[in-house]
Amino acid sequence: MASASIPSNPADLLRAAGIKVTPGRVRVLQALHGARQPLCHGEMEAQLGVDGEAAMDRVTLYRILDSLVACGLALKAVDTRGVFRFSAAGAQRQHANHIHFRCTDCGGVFCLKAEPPPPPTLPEGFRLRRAEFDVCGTCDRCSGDTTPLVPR
Amino acid sequence: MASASIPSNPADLLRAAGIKVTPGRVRVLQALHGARQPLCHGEMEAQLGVDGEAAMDRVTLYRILDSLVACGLALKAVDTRGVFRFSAAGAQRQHANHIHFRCTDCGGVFCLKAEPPPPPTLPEGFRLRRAEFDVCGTCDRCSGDTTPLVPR
DNA sequence: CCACAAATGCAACAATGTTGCGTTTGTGGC
DNA sequence: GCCACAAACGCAACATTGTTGCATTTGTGG
Ligand SMILES: [Mn+2]
Ligand SMILES: [Mn+2]
Ligand SMILES: [Zn+2]
Ligand SMILES: [Zn+2]
Repeated sequence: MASASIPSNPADLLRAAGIKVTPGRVRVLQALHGARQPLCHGEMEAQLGVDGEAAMDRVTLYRILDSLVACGLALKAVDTRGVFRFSAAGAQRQHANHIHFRCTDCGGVFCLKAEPPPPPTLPEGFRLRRAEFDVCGTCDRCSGDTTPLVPR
Repeated sequence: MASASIPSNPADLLRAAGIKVTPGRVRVLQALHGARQPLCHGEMEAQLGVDGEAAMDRVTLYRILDSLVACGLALKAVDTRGVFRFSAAGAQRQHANHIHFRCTDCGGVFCLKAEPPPPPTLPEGFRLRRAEFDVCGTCDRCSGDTTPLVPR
C-alpha cells in the first residue's frame, strides 16, 4: 500500500507545504506535534534542548515558527499572560467540534463536551477570520488547594 | 436629594473601593471611563498627555492600572498582539448583553446585535472565571482597500 | 554538480512590563 | 488643623519577549 495520501511525517509536511526542509524546521514541527498543549517560545527552546541536540538560535526559532504559521502548518495564538503560543495545525482539526477550557493557574487546556457556538452574522463589509469561545478559570486540581501545578 | 447611592465620579469610586485617592488615579480612572475601547499602556500615556497635564511616570501608570484592577475598578485583558488592555469595570456592564467584533487591522471594537453564548457546564471541581466569545476579522473599512487605518 | 534564493547565526535593537529603593503624600486618629 | 505612618510615587536599572540588519551557510531545482 504505497498510497500518496495525507503526509504525516514532518519532512513530508514541509515539502507538501512548499517550504524548504531544514533540520530546524523538522525538529520544531516534531516538537509541536508531540506537544499536548500550545507551546510558547521559551518552552520550545527547552523542549528542543532535551533531545541532546545542539540548542537552536533564538531568532532562528522565532523565524521557523513564523514560517510554519505562514505556510499553515502551525497556529499562533496569544495566552492570558500576553505570550504567543504555537501549535501544530493538524492537531487543531481533531478539536474543531468542541470547545476548550483553559486553566489560568496551571495553563492546562481541557476538552469540554459542548459544541462551539455558531459564528454571529456580521454587518455589511465585515469579514470574519476567527470566532473562538474563550472559556477560562481554574481546573479541579488548581481550584481545590492553593498550590498551582506550574507556578511560574 | 442627597442620596448615598452608587458613586459615579472617579474620586468617589476610589474612596468606595477603599484605596487612596491620588491625582494620578483620578486621571487614569477618568481616562478609562472616557475611552470607547480598552486602552493599552501606551495609548493611556498618550491620552493623559493631551490634557496639557504633566506626563505621568511609566512605572507609576503601570502601578495605578494594577491597583485599579486589584480593587475591581478596572479590567485587564490581553489583545491579539499580546498587549494588555485596560477598561473601566463599570463600562463593561453596558456591553454585557451583546458580543463584540474586533478588527485585527485597525484594532477597532464593534458592538454586534447577537447575544453572548451561554457558558458551558464544566466538569466537577472546575471553576469558571470568564467565558468570552472572541470574534475577530476585518471591519468594513479595512476589508475593502488594502490600507488599514492604523498601520502600526 | 552549480547557482542562487532561502534559511541561519549573531549582534544589536525595540516594545512591554517589573523590581528596588529613597522620597513624597494621602489619610485616620488626635 | 497636625502628626505619624503606610501607601503611593519617581527614577534607575533590569527582565522578558519579540524584531531587524547583515554576512554566511545550505537546500533545491535544473
Ligand atoms: Mn479538544
Ligand atoms: Mn458593546
Ligand atoms: Zn489548572
Ligand atoms: Zn478595521
